[in-house]
Amino acid sequence: MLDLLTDSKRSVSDIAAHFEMSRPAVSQHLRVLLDAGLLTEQRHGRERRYQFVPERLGLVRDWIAQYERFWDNHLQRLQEHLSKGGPNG
Amino acid sequence: MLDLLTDSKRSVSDIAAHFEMSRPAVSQHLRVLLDAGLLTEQRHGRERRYQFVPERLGLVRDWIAQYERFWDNHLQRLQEHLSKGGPNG
DNA sequence: TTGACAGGTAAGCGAATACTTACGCATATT
DNA sequence: AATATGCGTAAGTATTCGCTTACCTGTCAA
Repeated sequence: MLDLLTDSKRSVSDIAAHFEMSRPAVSQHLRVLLDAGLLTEQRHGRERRYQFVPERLGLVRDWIAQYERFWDNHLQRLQEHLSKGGPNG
Repeated sequence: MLDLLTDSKRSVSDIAAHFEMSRPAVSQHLRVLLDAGLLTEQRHGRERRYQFVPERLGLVRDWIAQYERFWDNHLQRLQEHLSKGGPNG
């Protein structure tokens, strides 16, 4: 579902058409994702268009980053260092 | 629980003491984490000491990385490139 | 203004989950 | 040998999850 919402805004019915579950079920999923801050909602007339906003995944990434000594300690530090002056402030 | 197991090996009873749930419940959690490859188990006599091994979190990180255009696209690519010749093969 | 369409919400239900207690086995202590 | 300790597992249960159907509101078209 997030994949579906990565590149495009989509209406609920549109999303539901890609899955086997009912539209209300999709609505409930969207609600959870919206509450989690992973989606934005835009109202256009009677439609609501949702889009994935991955910023919040940064929290998960940060949590994981605590344990990244294993993967590449040095690169990790470089990343942290650069990101302070990077595109995200 | 993972936080608890990050810097130190711990016995089951030790871990259980930090939570309100029963020791068997903790045991079941540890089993899941062990099966997921997130923990190592070492037997010392009748004790079993568990420790967090974050390598597997790389899978989650990779999934997140798909959406990382927001954070730092270029550094991301560098990281992927380097990790192919990095400490993890 | 009436009917069709988009979508959120409530109620209910089966399945999965997360726990509990009870128990058995291995190791340590006396 | 007898007892205590550490732990895993089995069985049972309350709770949570994920869905469905039914229904309601708000918007668009005729």
